[in-house]
Amino acid sequence: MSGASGPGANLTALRGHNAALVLRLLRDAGEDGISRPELAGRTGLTPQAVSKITARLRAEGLLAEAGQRASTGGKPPTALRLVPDARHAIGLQLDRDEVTAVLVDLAGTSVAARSAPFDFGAPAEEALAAATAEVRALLADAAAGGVVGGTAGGGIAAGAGSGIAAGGGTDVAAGGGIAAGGGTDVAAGAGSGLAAGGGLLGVGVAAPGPLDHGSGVLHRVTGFPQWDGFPLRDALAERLALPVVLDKDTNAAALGLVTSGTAESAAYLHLGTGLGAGLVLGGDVYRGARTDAGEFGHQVIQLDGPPCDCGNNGCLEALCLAAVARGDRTDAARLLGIGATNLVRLLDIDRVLLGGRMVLADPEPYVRGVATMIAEDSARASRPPVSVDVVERGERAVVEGAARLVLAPLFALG
Amino acid sequence: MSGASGPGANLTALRGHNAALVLRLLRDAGEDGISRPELAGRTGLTPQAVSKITARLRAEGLLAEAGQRASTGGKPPTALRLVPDARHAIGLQLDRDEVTAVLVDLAGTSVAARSAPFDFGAPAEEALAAATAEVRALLADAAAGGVVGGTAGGGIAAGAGSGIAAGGGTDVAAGGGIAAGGGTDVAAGAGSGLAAGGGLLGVGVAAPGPLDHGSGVLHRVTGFPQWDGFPLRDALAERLALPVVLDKDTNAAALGLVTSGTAESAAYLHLGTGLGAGLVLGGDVYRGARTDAGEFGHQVIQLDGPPCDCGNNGCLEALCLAAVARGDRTDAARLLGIGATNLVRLLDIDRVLLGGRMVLADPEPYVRGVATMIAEDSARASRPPVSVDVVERGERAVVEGAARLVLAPLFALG
DNA sequence: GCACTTTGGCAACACTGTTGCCAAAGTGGC
DNA sequence: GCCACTTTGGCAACAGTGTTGCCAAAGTGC
Repeated sequence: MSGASGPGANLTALRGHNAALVLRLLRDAGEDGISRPELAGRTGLTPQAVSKITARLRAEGLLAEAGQRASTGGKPPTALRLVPDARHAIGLQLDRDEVTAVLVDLAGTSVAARSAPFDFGAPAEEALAAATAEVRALLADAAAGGVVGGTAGGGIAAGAGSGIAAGGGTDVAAGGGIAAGGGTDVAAGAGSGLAAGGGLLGVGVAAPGPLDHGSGVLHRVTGFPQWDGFPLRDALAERLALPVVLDKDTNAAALGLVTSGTAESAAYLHLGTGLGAGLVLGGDVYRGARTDAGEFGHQVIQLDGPPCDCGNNGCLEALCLAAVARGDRTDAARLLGIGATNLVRLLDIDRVLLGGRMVLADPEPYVRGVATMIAEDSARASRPPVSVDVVERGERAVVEGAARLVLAPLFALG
Repeated sequence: MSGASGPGANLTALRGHNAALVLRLLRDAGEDGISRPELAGRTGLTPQAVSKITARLRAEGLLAEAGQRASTGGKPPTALRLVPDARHAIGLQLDRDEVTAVLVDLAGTSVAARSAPFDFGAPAEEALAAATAEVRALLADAAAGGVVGGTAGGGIAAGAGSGIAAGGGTDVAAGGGIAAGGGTDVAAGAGSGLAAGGGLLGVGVAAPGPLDHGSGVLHRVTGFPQWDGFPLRDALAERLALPVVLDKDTNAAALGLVTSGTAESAAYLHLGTGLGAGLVLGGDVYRGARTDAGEFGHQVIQLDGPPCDCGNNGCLEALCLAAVARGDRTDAARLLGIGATNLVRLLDIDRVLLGGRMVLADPEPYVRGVATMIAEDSARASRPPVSVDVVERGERAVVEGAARLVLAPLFALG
């Protein structure tokens, strides 16, 4: 993205950065909250700076007091906690045969969800209309249920959003996005009850790759040539009048890992119709130069193996799916384990999570098989153990991760 | 490192960051220099901010004017250029049978070099003494040659350094390191002609892995158990009274790529006694959670392949070294190409560079073989081409990269 | 010769986190 | 019960950042 040598930082960026840091700690602290001195200790900022920052955040409604903690020999500290309802984000997952939409709050908790049959092979405009309708229906559900905002509000935040969707890159100034929808007065005027009341930040879209996260354009999804070059992000942003962020489904799920675990580096392995990976490296989702990283399935693990659709021989994906097809889950797990071990050794990965339909249908053999293989290898190399689990929230991992694409900038993640 | 959720940024950090950005652009501009307006455009800072920053850098002697550019319809801009001699850094490479030391300037250019036989298998204290002696001899050479500073100076910057070696992590405040040795007056007093005159920043040490970059401790290097747990960084820092940074040889070479190329992501593949990789991801060296990433050679590429020392079967390293041993460079290149293709697909790598004794002895077949395999794969997946080359400066890539371990923080890299 | 553009510096400014100071509110020893 | 001590958290003054407004210098182009 940044064609130059990275962005220069100004005072606004500095404020955004520190505010995001504080917000992240508040989110991680959950219901119990966290005290100002502890925030200061964890961020390295002075207590006074933390006071200033939390005061600003409280003025924007993102923060609230959460009672007093026990004293440790002096004035008892006041716990502060995130107000999850202060903002919301939408996650939208476009799968081959299903569209799913969720509404999540600032803490990442799902407060409303819908799904419907979907034809990814339909003409683009048609599919787009179906996706848009799903989002509108979700918002209508939420408004009716009183989850978001007070007024029922006609339509979807018409007039808000304006098209901030241009973000997506590594724009530092975007850190100020916290103020989006915030401020002192209701900016959008009438008709935008949802955006104003519940602070609707935008829509995160997860789709099968390959695609370009930076520009929001789909590439040639295997078997669906009509999407090649389609500017899905901008098309959705225009129709919904909301900021939209597009990413691969695997990356969306990986983003969920950044939030939940404290792992420095993790890999989400998705075994569905294909085999892909979402990588978390150094605490952030790694997308690669052309946002095309994660082609985990097409690593060659058997030189003289059977041919794969991709043109190579002995790809992990081909071998693994073949094992699944013949019902040999043990062998599929073994193969997946070999690929995972390669990954762990190459990237010094802390944590591996498995997902995707094939795995979720019967997780146990996969988790056990992969865990065993990695553990044996780690023991031989006297490396610390690596945890292997099914991805949390299973089927929802991708769509909720998609919503976090929108939330991530608030916490200086992404 | 940062056990918390990342460091909070203060004004000092902000200044350091922007100064580093400007310095990086100046270094990349080389002899020709770069004008203030262009710096402003590239960094996103205002012209006035750039003026302030460049004024500070010039006061520290890091910058100089480099004549006037042609006017584009107004006052002709003044070109600014880095003053390479303003600071120097030492690179030290500890190989199995040789120790090499270089002195490089700010631009990364080597101004002095030495090498000597070395026994990595000797007792630690003995080897340490040999390495220390090599550094001292290098500095004596440089002083005699008048390369660094004016005075000949007895010994090595005694009294300077003090032990700032504690850095190494992701400490933001360390960005202010530019001032180290700088300032207005000669801080160290007598006897430290080198550190004062030539601004000796420290020593970057490259050693065979595995090791811990963060703590500067060696792990169990295959075949050399006496080094396991040895705090090499601190031991050298104490003996030399200079800041020391320790890293794997592959990472040191990879750091050189960050500097020279403009590649967002690159991989340095080192085929020597073993097969390892140094990874540049997102414009920075990627080391992994325990700074142990880059085990490229032990990816399994043939399920039923021959056993490897590591305990697995069909490791790339075992296959590749076997091919080399039987003189079949074509097959070795093909195998290396398969591993490289796996890497490119997984991490969306821009650029691949080959190095290490085996490759450097006869680079052509390796470069051609690897390039062909990656190109074929990229074409099939309609991905942009990936450049494959021998690493620049060949034998010197590692040791000069080691020196850049010290320089990197000045340019907000590392 | 004049209008215009670009460069680059000076001064005032808005805003950041920091330091110094102090009131509030607990704990623990006496 | 009293008092010394510690910790919290806010107010005010401060140092330092990049930014804005303004202007002189030095070119180009008509």
